[in-house]
Amino acid sequence: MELSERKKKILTAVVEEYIRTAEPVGSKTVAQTAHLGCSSATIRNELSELASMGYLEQPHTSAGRVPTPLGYRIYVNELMQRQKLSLEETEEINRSLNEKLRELDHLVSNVGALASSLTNYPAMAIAAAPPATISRFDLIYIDANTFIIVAMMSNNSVRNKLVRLPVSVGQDMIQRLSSIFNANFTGITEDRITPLMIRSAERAVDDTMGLTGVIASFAIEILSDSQTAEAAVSGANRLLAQPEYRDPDKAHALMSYISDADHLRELQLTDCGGGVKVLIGPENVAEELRDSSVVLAEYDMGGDAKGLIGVVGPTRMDYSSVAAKLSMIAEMLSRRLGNGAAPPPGLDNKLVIKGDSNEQQ
Amino acid sequence: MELSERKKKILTAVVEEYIRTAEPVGSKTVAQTAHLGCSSATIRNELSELASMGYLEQPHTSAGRVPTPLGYRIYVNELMQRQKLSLEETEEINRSLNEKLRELDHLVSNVGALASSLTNYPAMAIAAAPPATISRFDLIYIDANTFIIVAMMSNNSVRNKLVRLPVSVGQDMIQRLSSIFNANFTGITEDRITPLMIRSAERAVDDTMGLTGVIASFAIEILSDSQTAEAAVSGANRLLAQPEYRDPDKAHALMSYISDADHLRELQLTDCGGGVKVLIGPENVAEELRDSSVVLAEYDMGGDAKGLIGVVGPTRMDYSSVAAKLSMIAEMLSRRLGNGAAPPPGLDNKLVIKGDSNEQQ
DNA sequence: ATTGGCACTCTCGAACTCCGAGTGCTAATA
DNA sequence: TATTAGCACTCGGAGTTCGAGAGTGCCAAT
Repeated sequence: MELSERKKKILTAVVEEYIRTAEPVGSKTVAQTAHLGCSSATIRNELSELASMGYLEQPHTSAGRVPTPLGYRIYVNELMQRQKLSLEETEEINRSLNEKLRELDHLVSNVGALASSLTNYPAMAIAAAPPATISRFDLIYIDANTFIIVAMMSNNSVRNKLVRLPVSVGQDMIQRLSSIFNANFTGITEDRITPLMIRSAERAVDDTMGLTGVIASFAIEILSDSQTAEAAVSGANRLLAQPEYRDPDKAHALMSYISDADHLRELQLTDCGGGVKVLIGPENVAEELRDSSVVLAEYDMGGDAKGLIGVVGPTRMDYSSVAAKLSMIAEMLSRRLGNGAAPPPGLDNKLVIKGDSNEQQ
Repeated sequence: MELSERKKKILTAVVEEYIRTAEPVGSKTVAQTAHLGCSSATIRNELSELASMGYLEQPHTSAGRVPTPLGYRIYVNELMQRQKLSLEETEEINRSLNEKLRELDHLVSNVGALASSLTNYPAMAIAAAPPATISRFDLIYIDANTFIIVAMMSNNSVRNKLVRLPVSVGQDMIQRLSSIFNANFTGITEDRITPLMIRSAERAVDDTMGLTGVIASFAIEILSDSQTAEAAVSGANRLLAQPEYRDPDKAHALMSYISDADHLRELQLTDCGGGVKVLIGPENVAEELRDSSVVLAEYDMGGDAKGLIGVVGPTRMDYSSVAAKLSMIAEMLSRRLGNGAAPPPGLDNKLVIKGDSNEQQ
């Protein structure tokens, strides 16, 4: 059923006023804010109809109206205007991302922090890469007791490990280890590395010191690491600024839920179809999110890797602004990280740099 | 002034009962729990004296007594017995650390998460290393358009970066770059790398493509990274489980404060003298912590690097148990990471492994 | 020095009242 | 037929009162 033009305006006014004030909206207020040439009595009739259609409800008989999840849904789908960010906001996102992108190992939490500070809601960020394999091993000989393993992965990440030995090892052994690993352990997934395989590699290089085992366990470690998606929450404290979470128990429940990385990973299953996805209240599958809303945006991390940023808040969320901001972040990130993209603007040298460093001890 | 034996017992009983229940403790309760052979009237007299000495106070005239910060201080310094962890708890810490230590790049947040889940309070972890220098560069030639920079640092961490070029570069150039960086950029701090220096290196290797700049900026990046201490909070949500933070404003204020990494770094200035430090209420310098308590423990990360784990909670904190747990975590961590320590027990191969891997893209 | 007894104080929750915002309905109006 | 003014009605929230209960402080007795 289609809503009359006036009903649309009234619904929009109610939703936006409620988002702004968190107070039930009365007919009088609507008559004033939405400038329709009619009195509050007329508005009352319309409100009452909108309520019986299921878009609005009353907390109690003599209070103003509050949007239902369905009401928000209509608002998000049809009524709200796609907000355009101001030039300053765009600039700020741009600038932040330029900074954050320097340290790609903390990308996930940094992007989350950005989204959170921009929207003033708790934000989560998830980065999931398809299972990668090791495409190349290099062993760097440091001295008789030390070498570094450097593994390049199929997704162009590089990982390393410093190995210190209680026994001496020759450069030739390092050489041999390097070639046997490159020959046998590249291009395979974790479950294909068997003890048997390690044994035979050990024999092949005549390794009596367990070096093969060390390198193999490093390989297993990074392969299994690459499978678990990184997930982080930022700005959980901002939840407490929202009046709907003044009840500590509610706040606690939601916070605990989103603080668990496993729960965040479940959100990954959500398909955003490239754009921004809004999940309102009961539309969420997770019980704990049932009276909150989630806005998600997907970004392209290059390769087949996808990242997800999202924001949680009360159903009375500023969908328009949040969606605009998340979508902008996602878009800019995709442009910088994505496949065959133009080189990120603002980098001050002529080289396209993919990849970043990271630390270990 | 010295407290009588009986006063000590009474104070202990009040503190412990209050920690347990979060309710003001009355004379009758004390008479029952602390088994001194005397009546509640006697206890009342003693309580009243303890109050006038400043160790206890009454929320209002006809309520039980609550410890003052001073009261907690006496308790922590003199009265509480150093709690010994059960075998299970020790085992659990041991096991967790063994797991977490695999991925040293997330060490900080992992240790924090462990401390938080063990104590049920929000925990923070900070790792500060003294400024490190790069002790060695290796450039791994992948193909004409790609190479990897591997930098080994003076603190035995290793960092890497994949560089992808729009132009071709020869293996000989990589070779030359490698030696000039090893010759000129090792053993120095960030501020010693000047544009001039980069220029002259550039000329020396006849680099027209800006490769020198790329490597130099990588060097600058990791050097400056090594200076900023990593800091993270875990389990902030647990704060909401404490009755003293049922007021959302209080909870919000404290959470926001501890969520800011800069604030955490200030805590680093605290000297723990190797042991566990307890800061009770107003003993905290930061305004925001003035009615909360902080327990800190320092651990040795090898080299001159120090780490700090801490826990925040109400002044009514279970100091005894928290201190025991933190101290155990710190001790175990030091043993594993610290200088000249025995090899970590429980690692199932014969090699001492220092260092770990990490990822980058 | 310790104790039982007792009057006193103060908080907390329940019950009650009142006020005002906002509704729904009806009758009048364009 | 759609809109409007008017009005009675409803209900939640703030403020108030009140009693119960916990705990104290003090005193007189031991």
